Amino acid sequence: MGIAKTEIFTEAQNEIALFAKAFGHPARVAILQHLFKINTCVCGDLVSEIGLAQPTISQHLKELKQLGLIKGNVEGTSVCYCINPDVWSKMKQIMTEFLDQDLCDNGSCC
Amino acid sequence: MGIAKTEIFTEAQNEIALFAKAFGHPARVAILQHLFKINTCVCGDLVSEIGLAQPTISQHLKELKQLGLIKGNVEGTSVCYCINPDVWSKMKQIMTEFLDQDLCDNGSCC
DNA sequence: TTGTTATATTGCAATATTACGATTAAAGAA
DNA sequence: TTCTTTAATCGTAATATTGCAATATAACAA
Repeated sequence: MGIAKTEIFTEAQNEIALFAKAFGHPARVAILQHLFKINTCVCGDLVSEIGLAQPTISQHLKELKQLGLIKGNVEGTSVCYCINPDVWSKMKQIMTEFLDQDLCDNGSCC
Repeated sequence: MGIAKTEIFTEAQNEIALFAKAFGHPARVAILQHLFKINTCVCGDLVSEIGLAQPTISQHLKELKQLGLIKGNVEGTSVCYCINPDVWSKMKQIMTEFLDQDLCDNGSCC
């Protein structure tokens, strides 16, 4: 198929998967890390910073923007991107809750 | 292409992406959550718990196992799966470090 | 042995993702 | 206006992912 059966899962499960998918490509990881480092936004030097073609970077930025993790600001002919702190912290909470699950640790077979 | 250019990214970036990809599908999220809940491992009732066909669940389990996030234990005709706490906490540390990045917050354009 | 049960593997169809060349669009400079 | 720069979009090729029916495998029961 290639298409996930999202109907059979909870909203929460689908949301975790959606955010996780955003980090599921090293280019998007690199973009986000760079945006955190160069906090005063950043324009298209992401293209030279990361070694991918301009349309490719643009596509990755679009995905991150659609999720709300980053914002884009037009400045003349260039566009400034930056982390959207509100969505980032909401996402962080959701992911952390998932990662922090505890094994009740009362013996097991493995 | 469909193939990520992993060579141009750091090991750390690729590792984050690999783990994130594991959570990038709601079925795998559901499997992991269930394994945490039913801590005393779990066999193939994952198939009935989650609403996907047996081969599909088996395939998702294989991916999680390859990453080391879960372990499988053969018990007669059935197989018991459970979280691998060591790999899980290593992964948690890596992901948390990524999620905990801070904006240096000295003004920006967005 | 034969049957049964539980899981893995194979093969394949449908769809998604990644990447980039070519092109377009929009802003500013000359 | 025309040229340049920057970024988005289009189109497309290569590959990956998801899902399942069919089949194989392995352990046990009868």
